[in-house]
Amino acid sequence: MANKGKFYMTTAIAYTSGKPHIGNTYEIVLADAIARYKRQEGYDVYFQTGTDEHGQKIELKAEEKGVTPKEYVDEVSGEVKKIWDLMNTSYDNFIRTTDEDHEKQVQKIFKKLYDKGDIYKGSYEGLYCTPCESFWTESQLVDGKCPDCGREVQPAKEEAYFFKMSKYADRLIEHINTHPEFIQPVSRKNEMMNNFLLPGLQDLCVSRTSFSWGIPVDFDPKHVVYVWLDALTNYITKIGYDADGNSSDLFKKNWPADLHLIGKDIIRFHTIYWPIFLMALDLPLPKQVFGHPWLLQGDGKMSKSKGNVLYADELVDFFGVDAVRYFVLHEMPFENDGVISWELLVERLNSDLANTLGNLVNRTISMSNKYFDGVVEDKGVSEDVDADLKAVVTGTVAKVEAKMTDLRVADAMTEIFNLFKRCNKYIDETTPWVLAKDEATKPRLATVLYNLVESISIGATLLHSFMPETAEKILAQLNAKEVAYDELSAFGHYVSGTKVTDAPEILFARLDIEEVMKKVNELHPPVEEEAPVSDEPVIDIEAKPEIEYDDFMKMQFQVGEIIKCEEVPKSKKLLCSQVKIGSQVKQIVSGIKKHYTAEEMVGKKVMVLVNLKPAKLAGVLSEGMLLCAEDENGELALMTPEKKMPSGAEIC
RNA sequence: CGCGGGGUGGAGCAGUCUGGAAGCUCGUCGGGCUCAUAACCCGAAGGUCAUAGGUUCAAAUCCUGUCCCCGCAACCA
Repeated sequence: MANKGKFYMTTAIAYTSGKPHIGNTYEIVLADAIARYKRQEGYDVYFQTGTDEHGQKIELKAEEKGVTPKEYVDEVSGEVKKIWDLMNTSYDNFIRTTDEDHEKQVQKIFKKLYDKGDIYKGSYEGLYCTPCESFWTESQLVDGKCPDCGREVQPAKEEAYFFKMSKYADRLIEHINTHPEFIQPVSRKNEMMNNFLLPGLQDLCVSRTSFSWGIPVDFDPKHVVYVWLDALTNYITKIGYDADGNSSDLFKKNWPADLHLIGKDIIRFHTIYWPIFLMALDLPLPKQVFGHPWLLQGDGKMSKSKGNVLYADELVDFFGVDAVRYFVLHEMPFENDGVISWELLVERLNSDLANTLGNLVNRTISMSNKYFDGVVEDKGVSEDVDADLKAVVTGTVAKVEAKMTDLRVADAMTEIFNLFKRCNKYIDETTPWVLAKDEATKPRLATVLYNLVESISIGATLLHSFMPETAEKILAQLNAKEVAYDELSAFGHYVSGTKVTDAPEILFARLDIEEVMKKVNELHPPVEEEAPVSDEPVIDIEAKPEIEYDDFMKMQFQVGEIIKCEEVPKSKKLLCSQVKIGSQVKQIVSGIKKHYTAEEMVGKKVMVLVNLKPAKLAGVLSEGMLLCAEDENGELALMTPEKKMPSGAEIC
């Protein structure tokens, strides 16, 4: 097979803030399908993925769990890798941004850009809350105070390093305009141009001092490198880029990348900041950045209580690796977000995998065994109907290739399944069971079965990139060899006289949706049920520091009666209530519109924190706070007295 | 008027850039077949392409207004 040259592709590295769900897993599977296909086509593919492990969010998560950040990311990164492996993905390199060589290069890169003058030391000005160690802008303040703790803030300056984005903006605009394939799908290109590039790029703050879980700037260690500068550079550091000029052969061979596959949410970082960093390093830009859409959970909101948060490992338990691969690859639209649910998965598995494909393989092998003891032989007795079958089968590779060139993976798979559907039709057209009844038509029957086996072999070969295990199983059952890619447009590779297996294995068993849902409900019992108290799920929240009795006594809680309530205009979450507390009426704004309508609020007796300093919310004055209980899904319930109590009664 | 994405037969989607007979898969109904995993094949029903206007010989597609849905952002006192 002709070597078509190198192909370096990457996924975004997964942020290690938690276990990846099926939506995150989709990206690696998509990348894997592309990587395998490119290899099959004859490219020398290098496929890199990994985990992004620095940043404040991770520092906080680790603290919550009571472990060090490193311990935390070790665990999550391991989980990510486990799922990637479970999905049978063929990456060549799994990188972690906590790898020592990466960290060292990031420091060198930072220094290099600093020496060059592209990174300069400046200061970040804002209002600082010392206890919270946070900067706030004027607009973030609540009533002139820290939105987190409510304490006074002071104007302060913090030194920080900045990157001169504007210096390279014109070059980038030029590049994007002269390389229409750079940002895919194209619709995203305009978004980037109009929103960020054309209005003018701000210099980017590329260091932080507010937390420490990051790569320290080696010549100024109280700063850590901004996570994106850290994360993006993985694409070069882990293939051996060296800022001092001693880059590895692997790097020299593979850079620039041919494809960065990323989610649509991080296109900005990959099509603006990343190219500019590369320009500053005098490196060529990646050839293409593809921002894929998202896979969303079915029935609207995902909710743990409904049991519809989907994780790859659980889906694999139910359906098997290739069925899950098939689903995420096939159901994913090119530009719009896709939907996944248990019901849709079962539907696809049954109709496409069990009925169309599995049953085709099964019936073909059964007939070969029944009529010819498994020996598949081309007796050369062809008829007119064969021509169309062969045309469809041998034409499929070109169609698949065209779709794959555009990264339309779902459409490529549809083409392959059209091949299998054509085979099923061919069986009806030729009615082998009729041919079997007469000795005189046996040679024709043999040819029909040969044509089927050959067609399925070609189909299975094409399927290999998308569903590797299934393709191998089919070929094994047929006792066929994978067809060389360049030969896929020809017919007749299967060695005449070969014997197929005498015990065909069911490739995909049909599943009953009722039974699947029953099992799902057992695994994730819906919590709405009136369960005995002991079985009810509980919630643990982060412990707050102990307070003094005096602290508690500072707060004035009273029973209030809502006498009037209306929606706050232009706000999605807020309701504005007039609450009668004793003889006075206070106006209180609450973010509970999703849970209560204005009408049902009226008349309720609720628990009110009365002496909270008034503040404006969406421009409306709020003079207190209605207290609610909140569950893990953000469901809210107002606190109401369990006996009748007069408005104004103190709660203590 | 915060930013962005979307509304196409019962379900999931394509088609929209570059106007020119409304398409795919699933489901439903009817028929055929029996090699096979109640599978396969054929046929049918089902859509005023969210809505109101406009441009045009011609609009799902271009323009304008309106209504809904989903992310994000802001303010979840």
